[in-house]
Amino acid sequence: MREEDSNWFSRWEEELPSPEELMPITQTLITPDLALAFDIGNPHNSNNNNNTTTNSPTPQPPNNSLPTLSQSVPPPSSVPSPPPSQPLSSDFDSAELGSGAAGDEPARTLKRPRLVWTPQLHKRFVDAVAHLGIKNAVPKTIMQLMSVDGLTRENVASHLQKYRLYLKRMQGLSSGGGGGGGNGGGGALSAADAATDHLFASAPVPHHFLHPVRPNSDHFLPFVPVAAALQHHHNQQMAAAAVVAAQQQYHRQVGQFGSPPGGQYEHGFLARQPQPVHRMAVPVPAHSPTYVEDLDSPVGGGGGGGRKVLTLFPTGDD
DNA sequence: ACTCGAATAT
DNA sequence: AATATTCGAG
Repeated sequence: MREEDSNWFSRWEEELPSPEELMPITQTLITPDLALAFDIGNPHNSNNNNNTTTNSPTPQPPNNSLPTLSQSVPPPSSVPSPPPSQPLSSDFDSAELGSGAAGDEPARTLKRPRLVWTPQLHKRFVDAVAHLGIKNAVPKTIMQLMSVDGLTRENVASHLQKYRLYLKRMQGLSSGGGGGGGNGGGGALSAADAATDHLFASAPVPHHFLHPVRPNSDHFLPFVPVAAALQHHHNQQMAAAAVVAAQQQYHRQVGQFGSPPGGQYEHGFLARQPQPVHRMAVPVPAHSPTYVEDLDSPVGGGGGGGRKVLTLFPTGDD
């Protein structure tokens, strides 16, 4: 099971475009309304920090105009960062933890809230992994390709770990069945999509993930017309600003989205700002063989049982 | 020194 | 259960 078959691509691997050039991943992240519905109004998040290498002073301005990763709402436990600007109505008494520090000044010991992997975010993740290929799909690279502001390598690593387990499990019992992805129809689905993997079920799993793609079969182009993805939208700022404006306009009270009784709420995401990342070419084998763009239908469907699935997210946003 | 990945912790 | 954090290995 060695991968010596990868000499052809190790070649163009170096000619690949830099990360900033590519990012064809079509994903808008969560819809603005949804994001805003949750919270986002909180220009005070201490986000981002994902540049690992000795990257220079990420031109990270004091920034407060971009809702990049809106971490949000203090979970029922702590989070000393009360959105001063927006009471957000829901004023559940934050039981003071007793951690005296919970004052108003976040000080430097701020812990960012747990990342919530929304289906949209996960999709982006899967896309990145798919485009990278399992071999090159390592946290750092995935993170870069995802271009999600505020996402850290650890975030991705953690998710990746779990994702791999999921794939493994699927391989185990998939034998023919839907193989993944979607379970679409097969009905063979069973415990596999138990509540445990609901997240994963929401995104298509590229075929080659499940079964080792044979290099000698078929034909795929060694070279990739990747050049297609060269767009520079410097207007993103304005876009972001627009979102902010929208936020101010809309004050939607959140009241029904899947916020698990357990605790945390979700943060909003936006495409990362002008990426300061100029370095390291991220090897991005264009998508290999067939790769379904996915049909995101609510999981479920399932087999006759009648497993009804509440779509807790806008099904047609993507 | 850095990143990955499994194990472990919350 | 879902994420985070720790820790050993390349």
